[in-house]
Amino acid sequence: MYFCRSNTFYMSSRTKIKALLESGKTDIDVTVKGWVRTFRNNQFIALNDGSTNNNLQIVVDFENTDPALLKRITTGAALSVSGRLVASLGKGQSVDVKATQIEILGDSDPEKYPLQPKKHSLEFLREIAHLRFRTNTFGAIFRVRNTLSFAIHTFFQERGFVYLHTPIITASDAEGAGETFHVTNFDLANPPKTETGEIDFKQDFFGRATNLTVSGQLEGELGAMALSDIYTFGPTFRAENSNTTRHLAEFWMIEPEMAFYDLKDNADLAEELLKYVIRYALDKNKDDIEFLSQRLLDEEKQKPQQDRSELNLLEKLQFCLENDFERLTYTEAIEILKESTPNKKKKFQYLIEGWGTDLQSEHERYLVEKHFKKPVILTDYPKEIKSFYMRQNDDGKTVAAMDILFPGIGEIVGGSQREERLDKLEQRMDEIGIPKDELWWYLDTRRYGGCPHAGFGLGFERLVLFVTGMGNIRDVIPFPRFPKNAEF
RNA sequence: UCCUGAGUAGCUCAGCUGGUUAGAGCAUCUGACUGUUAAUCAGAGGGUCGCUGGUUCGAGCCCAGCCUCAGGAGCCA
Repeated sequence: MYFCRSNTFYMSSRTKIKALLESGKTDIDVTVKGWVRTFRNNQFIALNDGSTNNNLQIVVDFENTDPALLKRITTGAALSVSGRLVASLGKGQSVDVKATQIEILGDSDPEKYPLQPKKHSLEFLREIAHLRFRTNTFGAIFRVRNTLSFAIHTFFQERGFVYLHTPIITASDAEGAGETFHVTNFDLANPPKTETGEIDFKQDFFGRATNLTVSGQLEGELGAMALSDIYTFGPTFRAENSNTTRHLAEFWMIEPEMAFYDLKDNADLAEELLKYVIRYALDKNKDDIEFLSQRLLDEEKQKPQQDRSELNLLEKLQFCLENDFERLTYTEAIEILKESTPNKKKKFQYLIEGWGTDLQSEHERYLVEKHFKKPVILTDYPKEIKSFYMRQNDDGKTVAAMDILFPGIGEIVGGSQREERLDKLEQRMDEIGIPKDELWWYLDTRRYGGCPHAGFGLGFERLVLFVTGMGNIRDVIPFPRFPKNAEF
């Protein structure tokens, strides 16, 4: 029976609100459990159990209910309610539950409970991240995040990719530049020293200095050199003092790595992946995304007309699915930017003067939001501004890199075809000063059966930002880690 | 880390050129009402004005330092 699912054996026939609302049934007896959003008129409980953004209205026969019990039905309290599901007499909902029995599972002191049945600022909710799941907005965000996460696995699994767990603790720093968090079990007040007064990491747990991973890519490549196609999906740590709406100290990243792929195959896969997971979320979480779309519209009503988006969130996601991402090289992008109005009128803070420097946020935003008005895949960057492992092009100046830029977010994907030629790779490492002896295992894959291969990193929270339309990355991860904040 | 702005009741915010007892809406509590939709109506309680120091007869307001937050920049996913 639909309402007595397999969990009946440990949970007395409780029905999730989502299943109940979707069933379309009435005149049946149900038991629901959830948390009170509001209690109106001593009579109407808006109950939410997180299965959907929609509340279930419980109608209380207050004249025949113990006043002491009524007083305990407060915002935030956990309830178990049994009663009859009937067509609603009110306008805001199709069905009500006429309660026959109400049990308070957990009280919530109304004098102290911080959430009120009204709009709260995102800044305030960030300070009570342990309770913000109980709001419509964050309920929707984390259901969408869940769906996107599952969609990523589904996409790769359907294509025969192997989910590879690369280490969280590493001794290498793949990018060479990222600030890392140290991992040690030394007594920090009194670490062992060498004769010359340096900290003696030989005595540390791993017998060497270690840190939290900044990327699983290098290990991912090792897997791809045997399993053909792998992906990682795990947490990543960067100790940079970044205080922005798109950086976290702890974030989740998807890093596929494919043997026998070139740069174009790589870009094709990334575009296909992004469209797949966005479509998946639109399909599975339509209610939540519609809610978030409306939330965004309400927020934008505060703004002047010119600052409002041309498309609402749903239209933006749909647009992204229906159009090919614009592909062009760094060199072509520089030409466009050089001839652009803001550059000629000296509106850019950093004017485009020549070839070779990295693009600034304002330039990326111009290309994506003003010039092309759709996602952009930029390829073939100057080798000087990219990492040592990217494959060198025949022109001697550029590497087979690609960045995917999204409106409002900037770089959502960064990847490349990898340098599989041992001599070229070693030469580049020497030029940049990457220690070859420490990466002997990485270089071994080029010594023994090296082959063309490629991969990329997709910032998971940036993806969630895009799909939910949120503006701050700290609002799309349950418990954000950023400078001066590791509460919860 | 840099630039800009902010920090006043549980929340959102007002507070004039420095001047008596720091205000409003919502929330909470009490009462009324009882098919409500952020219910409504009446009343009540609620403040270390971010912290430390300074200027002044007098500081929420001026000055200095610090802390935190937001937006932008850099680093990048």
